Order: sequence, then structure tokens, then C-alpha cells
Amino acid sequence: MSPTARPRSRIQQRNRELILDAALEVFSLQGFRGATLDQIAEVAGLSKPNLLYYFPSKEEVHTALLTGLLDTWLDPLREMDAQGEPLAEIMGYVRRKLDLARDFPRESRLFANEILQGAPRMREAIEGDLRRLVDEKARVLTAWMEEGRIARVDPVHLVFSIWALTQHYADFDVQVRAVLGPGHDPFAEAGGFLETLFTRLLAPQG
Amino acid sequence: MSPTARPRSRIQQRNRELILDAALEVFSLQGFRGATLDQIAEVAGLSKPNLLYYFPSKEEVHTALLTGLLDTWLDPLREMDAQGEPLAEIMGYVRRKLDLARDFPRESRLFANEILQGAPRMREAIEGDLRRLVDEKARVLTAWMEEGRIARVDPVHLVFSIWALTQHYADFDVQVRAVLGPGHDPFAEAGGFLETLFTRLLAPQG
DNA sequence: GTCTATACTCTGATAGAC
DNA sequence: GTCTATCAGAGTATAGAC
Repeated sequence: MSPTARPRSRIQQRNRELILDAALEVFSLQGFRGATLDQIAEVAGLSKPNLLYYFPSKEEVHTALLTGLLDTWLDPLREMDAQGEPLAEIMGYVRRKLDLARDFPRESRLFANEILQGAPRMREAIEGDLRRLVDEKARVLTAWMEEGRIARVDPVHLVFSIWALTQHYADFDVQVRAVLGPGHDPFAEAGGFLETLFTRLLAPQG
Repeated sequence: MSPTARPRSRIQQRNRELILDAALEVFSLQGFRGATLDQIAEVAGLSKPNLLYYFPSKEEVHTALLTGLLDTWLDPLREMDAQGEPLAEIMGYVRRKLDLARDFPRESRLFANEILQGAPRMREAIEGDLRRLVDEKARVLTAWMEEGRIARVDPVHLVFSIWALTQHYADFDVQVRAVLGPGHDPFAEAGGFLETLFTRLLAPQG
């Protein structure tokens, strides 16, 4: 009666999750080459050979993390609906992307590391799925602009700006907190700031 | 007729520059731990022992790169003049920061790597010099807002947004070019987009 | 499934000839 | 100043006992 597609014992399932969580922690901070199986095994609370019982190699652990990451990362953009109210749809996207950065900062840094290094393990996905989705949504944005429902601006760079502004709070978290000092909630403040920014940028021009 | 005063010094100077340039190339793509002296030596066109003749350790090469990097990175903000015309001063800052990202993408990625990893070798500078400068300029921005010369917005997050939007084009260059496709000049387009963005964000409200 | 022991490669750094 | 040779330690991965 188990609904799991690939039957694994609870122990296997649990240890795989422990390893992937530990790997996310280490890879996101050190990059692929900078991370070591020793570090990952220690964070996971397993021995190194035991880790290699679950994954055949370091590369495979990394691949398991990247697989699906891009999808998760792009879901908020997919949800932007051409039939909805333009400004509300865009602000909803910004909101979802910022929430993702707040709730999954390690995933954001893993992605940032991969791109910084020239996307050696994600090039294909970026030139394929990512590009197609952005092109599609850029057409939606362009249509809204031509209908006069939002102000005109380069639609692709608009998407870039949403990525840059939201991911900055996850990837540069250390810097953001150091500059703000204690007693601040960076993501809460960012939410208000970004709402102001995109409202003023996109408000239909008189 | 002028005899070379210190010929050895000139060779040293040249090789040090070769090494630092190669190290910038490798560290900016691989991070500190991911980079190897072999890679750096090969890019520099020297042997590994010869590299270590000029710098006593891998750590010293990295430190030599980071020293002064923050200053270079903050100079454009330092130049923002409280006595100038507010919008022109801010746009000048955006322009200078974007030019820096375009002309020194490796330095930008080196910095990004350092922050992503939790700023283990720059924490002090970030909590000190960086924070002080941002606080100072935030007061300038706040004064301009209170005088009604630019629209109100959180001044520190305004600075964050300038960093995020300009550095994105250097750090995520691979992704930007993959999405735009051939026949684009990302930095030229970004210049126009950012001018529009900050003009609309900061135009004094009616 | 998990462990100890270990093979083998890579990496940072040093010694010493020229 | 630059090279070859080399060391010690770290790192990935495997063998095999339990």
C-alpha cells in the first residue's frame, strides 16, 4: 500500500535525506570542488564509506541536488498568469520569489555557486528550459505593456531585476545583515521595498 | 642611457602580476578551496615551485587579491556627493558600479564567492568600513528625501538594490547571456534599463 | 547496512641542483 | 630565479569483516 514510487526502507529513505541535506549545506557554502565528502559525512552524522554506500560518488550527490532545483526555482515564474491582473501577477511573482529566497537560502546559494562557476553542470537546462520559460513570459509582459496595463520596460531585463533583487537577500545574506546591523528583518524590509520599487517602475504612465 | 636601477625588481613585479592575474581568474571561478596552485601556476605560465617563490602560500595569494578589492568596490559609492544634484548623483553611482561590473567581472565574482561562503576572510572589513560608508551615504539619501528632491524609499535597501542589479550582470553573466541569446550587449541594455528603473523609483512624487 | 583499513590520486609546500 | 624531485597530508573511492 505504500505510495512511494521507488520502494526503499525507511532507513534508506532517511539516510538519503540526511546526506542530501548535509550535502546542500556544504556544497552551498563551498562549491563543488571546495566541498569534501568528509564534511558532508560529518554533517550527516554518517561515516564516509557509509555515505558512499548510498551514493556512488561525490558527483552523484551533487547531481541529485541539482536535479529538480531549477524546476523549483522557476515554479514561481510559471505561475504568473497571462489572464490575471498584470501588476498583481508581477507582484505575486516577486513575493513568491522572495519567499523562496527566505525559506531556501541554501538552494539559492547552490544555484549561485553553479552559475558563478560558469554553470558547468547546468548549462543545458539554462539554455533550454530556462530560456524558453523566460521568452514565453516576456511575451506576456510585452502584451501587457502594449495594452497599456503596465509601463513599458525591457521585459527580459525586468525578469533579471526580479531575480537579482530577490536572490541578493539569500546569497549576500551575510553582507546584508552586517550592513543593517542587529534588530532588522532583512526579508520583511525587502518585501516592502520591492513592492514600492516595482509599483513605481510599472505603474501605467499618465 | 639610464641603466636599469633594479632589474630583478622588474622581473619580480611582472611575475607577481602574472600570478595575481592568474589567481584572480581561478579563484573567481572556483572559490578559495576549489582553486589549486597547479591551476594558477599553469594559467600564469610558471611552475608551482616558482609561484611559491613569489608568494609563501596559497593563502597569501588570496589575501593579496582581497586586499584593496573592497576599496575598489566601494569607490563609486564614495564619490556620491551630498552637494550634487540628487538624481544625477545616484544615477552616476549606478553608472560607475555597472561599468565596474562590466570591466572587472572577475573581481566581482571573487567578491561574490567570498560573501557566499560567509565572508570568512572579509567579515571585519564588511562590518567595519563597508557598514560605515553605507550608513554615511544613507544619511545623505535620507536628507535628499526629506528635502523632497527624490522620492522616499528605504535608503539602505536602495543601496542594496544598486549592488544587486549591477553585480548580477557580472556574477550571473553566463545565465544572462544564455537567456538573451546571441546578438545582445547585456551591459549596454542593462544601462538603459537601470536608468529607467531608478528614474521612476526616485522621481519626486507629485 | 555499517564499520575499519587501505589503495591511490591530488595538493600544498619544501629541498636542493643549476 | 627557475627547475626537478619529493614529502606529508588530504581527498575520493574500494575491499572486506561483521
